[in-house]
Amino acid sequence: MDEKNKQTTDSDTTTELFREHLSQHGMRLTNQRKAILQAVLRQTQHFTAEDLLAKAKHIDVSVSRATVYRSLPVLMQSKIIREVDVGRDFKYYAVEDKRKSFQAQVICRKCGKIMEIDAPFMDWYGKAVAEKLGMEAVSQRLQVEAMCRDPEHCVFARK
Amino acid sequence: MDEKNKQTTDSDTTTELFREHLSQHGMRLTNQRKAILQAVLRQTQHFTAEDLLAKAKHIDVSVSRATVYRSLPVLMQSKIIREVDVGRDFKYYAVEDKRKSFQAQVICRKCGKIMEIDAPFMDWYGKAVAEKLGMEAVSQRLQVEAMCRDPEHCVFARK
DNA sequence: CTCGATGCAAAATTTTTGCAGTCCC
DNA sequence: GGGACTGCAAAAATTTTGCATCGAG
Repeated sequence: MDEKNKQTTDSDTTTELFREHLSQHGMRLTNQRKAILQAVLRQTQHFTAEDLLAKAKHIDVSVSRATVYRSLPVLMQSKIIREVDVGRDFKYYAVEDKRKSFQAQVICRKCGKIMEIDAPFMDWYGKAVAEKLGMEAVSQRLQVEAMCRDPEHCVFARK
Repeated sequence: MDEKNKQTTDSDTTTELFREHLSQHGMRLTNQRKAILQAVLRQTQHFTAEDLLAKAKHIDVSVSRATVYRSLPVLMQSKIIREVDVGRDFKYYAVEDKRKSFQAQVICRKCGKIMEIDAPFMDWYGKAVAEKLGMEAVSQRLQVEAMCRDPEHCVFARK
């Protein structure tokens, strides 16, 4: 099986996941939702609602901003995307990847690029911190704001 | 020295810090800024811009929303407050406490209360994570969303 | 006096919502 | 065909900004 077919298979699995979630909740697979899902699957990195709107409109012009905003929670409930809070004024989203464990977010202060890196230890640590307060951890995130050592030669594309 | 006098001293130190920062940057210590600083010093827990506006207006009615918003960055630059991002739609702020090291934030999902707890280990860990990407950590935060074990008896006041 | 600071209200930004019409199952 | 879904535009919610005026140093 070559790369291309493997991609297609992953994509199909996600589509099935979405279809499943929708029907199990009495929701319908509309053309707009199809377009939005396709747009999500084409994302290679973090994206905003506005990014998604642009890509989805490219697939189906009839997709509106309101529908994108109404679809984001559905996509999250379907475990297809997750919200990534990076402390800015708007929200970022990322495609879920079940192969990965806890992800720490590193944000380059210069170019704004968001990177995620495995930090499996954090999963335990966050739980322990909550425990100390007699609470049960639900979710946790580690955000690191950082700079390339030599800002003049920041390797990441400017946002 | 009793508690009351100690408080006064802390407060004076902060006021001096603010005065210093202002004059060093050609900024003026206006009545509005005085009121806002006093309001900040009376905060016992995390607060929003709107909270601060309400408290400051209580001290000096002439304080406007715009001035509060314009003061927040100045207070941060003066290292009197810091921004606490808890993944909501608005920003929280907290009074800086130099005696404390790295603080992890634990947010009760039920009542919305924000707690902070020392997590000195994180300081090192975040730096290591950035290092792994060849970057230099500037700041970092650990956020844990949690729930009281028995949600029916959540001990924290509802927001 | 001078230039930084202020209040006000309008604007900007991101996200949500009411409504009348549309289309999936 | 009925109820879920949609686009649109208006509304919300939070923060920023332009401008005429005020006031600290």
